[in-house]
Amino acid sequence: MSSHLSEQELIRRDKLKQLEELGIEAYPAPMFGVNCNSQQILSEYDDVAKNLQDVNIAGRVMSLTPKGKITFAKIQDEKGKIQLFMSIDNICPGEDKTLYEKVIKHILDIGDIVGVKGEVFITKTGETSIRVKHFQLLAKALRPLPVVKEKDGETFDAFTDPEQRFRQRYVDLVVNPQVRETFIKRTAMIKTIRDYLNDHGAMEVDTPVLQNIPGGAAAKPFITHHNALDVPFYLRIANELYLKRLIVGGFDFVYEFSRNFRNEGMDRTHNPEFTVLEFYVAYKDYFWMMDFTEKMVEQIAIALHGTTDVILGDKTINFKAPFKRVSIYDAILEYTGFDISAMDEEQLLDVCKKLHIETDKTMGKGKLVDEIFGAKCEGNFIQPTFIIDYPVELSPLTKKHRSKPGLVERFELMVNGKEIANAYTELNDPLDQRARFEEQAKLQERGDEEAMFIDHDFLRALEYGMPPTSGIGIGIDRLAMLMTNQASIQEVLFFPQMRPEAQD
RNA sequence: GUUUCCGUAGCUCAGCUGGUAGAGCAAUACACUUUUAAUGUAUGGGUCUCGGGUUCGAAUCCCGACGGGAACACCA
Repeated sequence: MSSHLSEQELIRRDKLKQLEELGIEAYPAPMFGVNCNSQQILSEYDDVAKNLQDVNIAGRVMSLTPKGKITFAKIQDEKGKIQLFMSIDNICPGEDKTLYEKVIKHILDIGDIVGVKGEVFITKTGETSIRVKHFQLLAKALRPLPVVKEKDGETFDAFTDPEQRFRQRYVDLVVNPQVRETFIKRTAMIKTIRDYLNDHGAMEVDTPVLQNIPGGAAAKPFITHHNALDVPFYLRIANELYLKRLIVGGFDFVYEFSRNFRNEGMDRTHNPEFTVLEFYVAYKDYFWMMDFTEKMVEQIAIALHGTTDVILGDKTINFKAPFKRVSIYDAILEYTGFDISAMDEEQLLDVCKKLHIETDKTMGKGKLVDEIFGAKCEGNFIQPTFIIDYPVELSPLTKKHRSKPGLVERFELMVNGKEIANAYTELNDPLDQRARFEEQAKLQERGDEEAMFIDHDFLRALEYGMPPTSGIGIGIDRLAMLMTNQASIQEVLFFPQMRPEAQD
């Protein structure tokens, strides 16, 4: 945020003065009645019918090509770009040529927002354009926009510096159309999900972001303070426990796009705040949830790409339902050759040693299984795969498996070697839940910063009776990365977290 | 948090083993009434991220800070 103005910024500020002297408002208040957009003009104009002879359109000047008594400009609106043909005769039919000679030829800059009225025609070189009859400046730009040029599909001088792109996303969005596309797709994805859930009778709800007990996940929370109550609050790490309270309350299918906050590391797949869709459905189990989820994900792929095949880097992911289902033990058997299904802790430690996986004494049986899976298996599941039946120690909110001792009814959806969803048959036995929380409390006493707190109100809710329920959390940012072919979470968040800029 | 690469004009970059900076686009001025990365002529624009050090001399070498990218660790 430099207080030093560049030559170009000084010149643009001087142009403000020139406008004032001409009696032209640089930032006029009255609305400009837009009656079409660039896309409509390009797709609807018919050179024989000579339609669109009275268009009003507004946008940002992206290029200027003055040629003496005519000037070509390209303006960009929300839908794309359209060329303006501005001639001195059309713009200034009378004696006073100021608007053309001064304003358009000298004061107008790339980056300015303008509104024009005119008629659509096709130039000699075949480009659909607007012959401008009325020109109005709607907002003057005081900073120069990066000028990205293009020829034969090749881009020149693209605005690419990631730091500037993320810090000044507004500039990125103006000059990089593919960035716009990514975010349009993200929004389309969320709309598809919302429609899918609503069509199945779900109710969208809002639950607290400020919580005095951060529950529902194993993660380090952000902490803040409420002055009037003089109590600490945590920013939510998950909304699971609140949605289950609503299930107790009698809403049978609830969902929320939950902005979660975790005070952990940042990298290309982690932002301190991120979005998880969680939904809970009464009287269902995790098998039902797998069916429901794979259909939803398939539908997202089709909505965004028109097909279930989605290109991701050099791979093609096929989101055609049903997805493969592999138990975690079978996955480990397949990729390590070890059948660990009946092993005790000592035998597991031995397997880890043979596989060169680092362990420490705090790791219990469940954690060891998770380590083996994470190190040797996870990355292999490129095509959508449900990994099912996890060790009970890792899943304090999940119901014990109906037939496999030591396991819980849980699945994770793996795509491109990464987890994008985590779901359970929810634990609704209040006594079992209390025992699991107490296990977590012991871990916390041993210094595990990510162990769960005991949430007594949640236990109280379960004691009133929660119907058998299945629930899921889906990483929306991660899913957006998959669906938009992006390798970094920063590319699917408008404003990814950055270190604050130095102020002066 | 660790390792590693990077930071030069508004944007994209060049600047070899040290001799106080260049290009294209953008900007300014002039010409040009159908351009397409318009063209032609001329001009201006930089505390080379910041702070130290070595040196007669540092954008360049060394140390540190700040910011960013990538990989690893933790996690979603």
